[in-house]
Amino acid sequence: MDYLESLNPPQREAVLNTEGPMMIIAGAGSGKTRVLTYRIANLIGNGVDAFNILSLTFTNKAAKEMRNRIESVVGSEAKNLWMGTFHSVFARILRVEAEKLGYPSNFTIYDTDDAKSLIKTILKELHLDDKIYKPSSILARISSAKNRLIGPQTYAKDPILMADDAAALRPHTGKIYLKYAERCFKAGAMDFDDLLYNTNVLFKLHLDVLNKYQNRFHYVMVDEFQDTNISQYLITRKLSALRENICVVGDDAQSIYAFRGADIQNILNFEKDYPDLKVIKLEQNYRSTQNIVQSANSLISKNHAQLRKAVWTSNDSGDLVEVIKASSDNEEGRLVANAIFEQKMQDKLRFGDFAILYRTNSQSRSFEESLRRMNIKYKIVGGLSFYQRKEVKDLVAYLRLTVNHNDEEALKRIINYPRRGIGDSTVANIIVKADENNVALWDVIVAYNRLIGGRASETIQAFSILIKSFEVATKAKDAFEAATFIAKNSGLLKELYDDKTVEGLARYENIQELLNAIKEFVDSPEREDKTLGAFLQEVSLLTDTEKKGESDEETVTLMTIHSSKGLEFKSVFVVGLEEDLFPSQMMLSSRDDLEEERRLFYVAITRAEKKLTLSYATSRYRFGKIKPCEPSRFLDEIDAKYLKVTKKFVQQEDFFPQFSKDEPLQRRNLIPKPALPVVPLHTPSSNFNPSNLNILKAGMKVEHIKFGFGVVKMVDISGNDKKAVISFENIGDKTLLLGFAKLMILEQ
DNA sequence: TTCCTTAAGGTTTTT
DNA sequence: CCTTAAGGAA
Repeated sequence: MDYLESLNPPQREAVLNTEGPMMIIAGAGSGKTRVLTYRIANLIGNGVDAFNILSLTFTNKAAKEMRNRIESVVGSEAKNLWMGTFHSVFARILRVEAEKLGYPSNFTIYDTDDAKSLIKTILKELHLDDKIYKPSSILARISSAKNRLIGPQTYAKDPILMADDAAALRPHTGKIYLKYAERCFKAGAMDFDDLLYNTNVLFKLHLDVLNKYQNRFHYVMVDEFQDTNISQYLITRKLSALRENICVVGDDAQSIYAFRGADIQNILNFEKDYPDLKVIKLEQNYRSTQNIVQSANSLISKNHAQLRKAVWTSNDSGDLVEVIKASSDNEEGRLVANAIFEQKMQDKLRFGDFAILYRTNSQSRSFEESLRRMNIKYKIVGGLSFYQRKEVKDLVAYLRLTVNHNDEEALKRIINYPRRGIGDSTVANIIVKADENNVALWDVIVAYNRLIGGRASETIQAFSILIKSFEVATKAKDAFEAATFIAKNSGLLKELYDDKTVEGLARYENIQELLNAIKEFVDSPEREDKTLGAFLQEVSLLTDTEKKGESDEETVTLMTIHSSKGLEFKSVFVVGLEEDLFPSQMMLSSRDDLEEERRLFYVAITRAEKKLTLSYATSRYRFGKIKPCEPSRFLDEIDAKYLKVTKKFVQQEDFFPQFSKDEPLQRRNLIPKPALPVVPLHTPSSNFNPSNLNILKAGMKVEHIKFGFGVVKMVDISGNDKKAVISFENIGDKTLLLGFAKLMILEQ
């Protein structure tokens, strides 16, 4: 086993010590992924069946990467490993065992929007004010209860929880939780937390089932252990109880998901629960320069609660950490884009070596603008995902309702879309009736004529026949055929096709893209279950971060610090280091929260290999108004001897030419648009003379004064502003407002 | 019931 | 600035 040669002593020990409980405390950049990979490869090499190994990761992407790396060591046997996030692995198990808990095996998974919408509906029924009972707060409260395995009945009886709610002036929270749980159950739906909660219930009530999985998983591994909650911890503990071959890997300094219920106590409990626990510390950092490691250490030492650990490196000291001060968020964008360009030239890097990390998704705008102006390609990871777009959710709702008629949220979403004359009051009637009779919404719909009757009867009946026909028609079809059938026959495709606006066109294309994704799902060879139900199961747990697989050696990455976890880049920019932004104003109220923000900054810093740059602005747009900003306290917490504050030449606001405002920013996660070229784009022909654009039609060849030659793809005269999409030879598609565009028609 | 206009309120982070 | 909710008219 020559790979063992490449490991240092503690790493090697972590790989070779396969039996019994073990905890690996892995500092940032300490080769944790390598250790995990080799550990699994080593197990398989020693004759352990890959089917008997369960490895739980934080993201599906991490699982996929690790599987690939293991495969390169041990071959295709790696395909048999059980690997994935807690949510996806246990959703898979629950799907098999659901009926033991009274759920259908084709249960729906509610995402956060579904959950909030259900809470809103319940609030209306209970006549509670959604200003006081804010759905997001209620959901957070329910979520945190579930993550501590407190069910609705227990919750409603718990004096401390009730007192908390009373103090928060939300005394009916328990009642909402109860109703919420009932409704999910009736709808055959589980939210994210239910996947873990119900797994615990399953293992508690059905010892034979627990036993089955205990005997399947001889070795259990948990990555990012510091980010697990109690519910997850109990699952792993129970699963591994027979052999106690449990190995957890984590770093308390990188715990940044407390808001999601992650409990650092798990690390301490672990030591208590396993007295003969083996603890290994990986402290040598192989990723970053001295200066980067030391600044990170100086920062994290300001935190009180931490395990003793000394991360060190034998790498070069490298450059000092640069600090850029900008006068506005826009200037911050320009300075960072310029710095990226300069560094690339000086250090012979590729754009793919750079990452811009920010606290909140909304900060991406100014960087996008500057990068595009400098013709630098970029991609945004995370943000609003493809699957959160309205039109995509609409089609998915049809699919969900076809698979599970009781899915209340899917039903509410599309019962009147496209318009079929079923208004709000009809839907409200249905909900009330369902509640009175304690049945699912669908049951009322089927019996609508008998239960309610009246004018809407016919349309309701037509709707129920439509959905039933989908069910019948898709029975023998794979997911792609089924989805295509439903998209066509629901009227959804036509609705979007008829919408000839630019936005409508984009929505239509998104539906096509979703269908393509389903086709890909069906066509993938190792997929056994190609049904619609299987696709839906997967899609609801898929995040966009994991979908992007393009090799982008020349593409700068933009993302939140949270999504950067586990990644590394040669040069990292951590931006927006301002009070109230980072640390976020929401996190200033308690010491624990502030410490979590500090750990978040620690994570950001330790993503950098060679070069780290921090930036802040002294003013920033917020809610459309310019607000002054103070530099972040975190800047003072890094030992000043590692910092270099640069005085940059301040550019004028309009140094770069303005481009048409209606070019939408790429804020979502599709294919990054090609960057706009820098002026001069095009020298107009000598006879250039703007034409009257009233006669502009698709197919015409035109010349634009700035953008050059192109062909008209479509003309949109539906709105007040007449627009046209023109495909230019040099810069690709652009949408232009005809009221302003200087265009000359060359050929009809 | 639908569609349009206006008002208000909202930015953490993610499975 | 943005999106969503609410209210009013056809």
